[in-house]
Amino acid sequence: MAHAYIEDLSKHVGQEVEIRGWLYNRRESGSIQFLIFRDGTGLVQGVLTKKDPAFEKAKQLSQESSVKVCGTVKEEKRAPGGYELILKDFEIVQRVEGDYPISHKEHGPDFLLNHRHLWMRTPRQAAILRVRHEVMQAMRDFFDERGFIATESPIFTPSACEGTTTLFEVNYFDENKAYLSQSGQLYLEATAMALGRVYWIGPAFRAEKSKTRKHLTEFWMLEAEMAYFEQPQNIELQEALVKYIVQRCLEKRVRELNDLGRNTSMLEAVLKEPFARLLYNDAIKLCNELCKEKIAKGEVEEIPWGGDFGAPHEEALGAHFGRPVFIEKMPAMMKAFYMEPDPANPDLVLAADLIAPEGYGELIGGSQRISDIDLLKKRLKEFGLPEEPYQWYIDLRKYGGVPHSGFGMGVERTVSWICGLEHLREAIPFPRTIYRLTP
RNA sequence: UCCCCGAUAGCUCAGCGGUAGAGCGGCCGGCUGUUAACCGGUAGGUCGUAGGUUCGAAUCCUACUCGGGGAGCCA
Repeated sequence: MAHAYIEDLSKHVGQEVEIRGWLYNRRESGSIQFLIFRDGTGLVQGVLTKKDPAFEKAKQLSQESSVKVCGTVKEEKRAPGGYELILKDFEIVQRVEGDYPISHKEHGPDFLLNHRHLWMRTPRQAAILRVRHEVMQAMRDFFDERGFIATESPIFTPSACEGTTTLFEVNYFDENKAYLSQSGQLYLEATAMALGRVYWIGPAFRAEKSKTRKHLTEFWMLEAEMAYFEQPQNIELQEALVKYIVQRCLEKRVRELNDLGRNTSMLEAVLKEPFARLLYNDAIKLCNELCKEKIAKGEVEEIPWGGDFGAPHEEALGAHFGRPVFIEKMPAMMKAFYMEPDPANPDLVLAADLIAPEGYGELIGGSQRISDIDLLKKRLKEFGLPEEPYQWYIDLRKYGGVPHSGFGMGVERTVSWICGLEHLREAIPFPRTIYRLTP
């Protein structure tokens, strides 16, 4: 008998197939039973009536028992998904004894996170992880189609990339300390000088005691770095990338997005017109104007020049534009040491953040990097950073330095935004937050 | 690190000073098209921990622990 995956059942109408999976739910009504199976690709309803030989045996099937089932695929409007299996026989691979922790009723976040290894089996969580796969795959395809080289940067690093945020420290033999990378950017700059245009998707670690729905201590980041790219090209590439990812998810994961209850018109709107662009100076004015009433009530803080955007400001910007917004040319002192100053105003840097609509926060942070060796050394000094550990990074400007640009994009934030999630912790298989290291 | 909220059955919660409750899940039984099916029965609890107030505390007070939401920082 031919094995089939549930997502392909529409191609097997009238045929007898084998499904290998788990029992999601069972309902019984005297002389008819409905068994819902899942196999990782979707859900399908199986039907058994009293006259079927397997009818009695099916009563042993408990939630999440693993089974191989045989049946004929039938188009059926009354069945969820539109197809059902007229069951012939099944083999119990392993029967679940007693109760299964995750019921079909509501659960609290703590309970669900403690059972993340089982929670992922629920249709909603599985759908999110399928969208995550699509987002990652779209990222790779986007760069591969454009001739970028996929590369890697190290996880163990000798010190901070940017020197500001908190790092996780680990023992590295004998007396040495190593730190988990919070960004691969500096290494990607070196790689870009070897390979031209490079990207990687890897983990990043931040030991910040952030306690919000927009933060994880371990998250995945897409980073790209391009030799001979100046900031306008950099931004153009970012916009094309975001549109590519959204387009792909709309094409290939509509079923998942619908199951998640995502309003896809919000995503379709993203594709229609160019992203909004604002200079930092204008952006703070606009934010303060948009949040005027709340600032007056003391609910939201006014952004001073040189201040960063808070969550309420980002939300207000998203609501105002209804599509992603680039905020360009921030004051140099609020950004990292390696950013290229704006030739028109050296107090500003050629950087841009991409703010997602619907309050999902900063999706991308990018900039043109300093290519002049003397300026880089000067900046290190201004930021109070020692030259010695950055010697190899300075070398990139000594041996054939060129203008170059790049950016970093948060994978979980992107997945969260596309899926319309409440919390980042649903966008990664095993979330790590300040108070959670298990399972 | 700061502010707010919570902890009662396996799960979600009600009870808020006087004998510990419901729904779901488990188990047993009933029901021919169910959609988190439904109906009946049944088992299941040191009321987060420690102290205090009181004749009496799940309930009021204090501390601690754990968790949730938000701020800051950032992706």
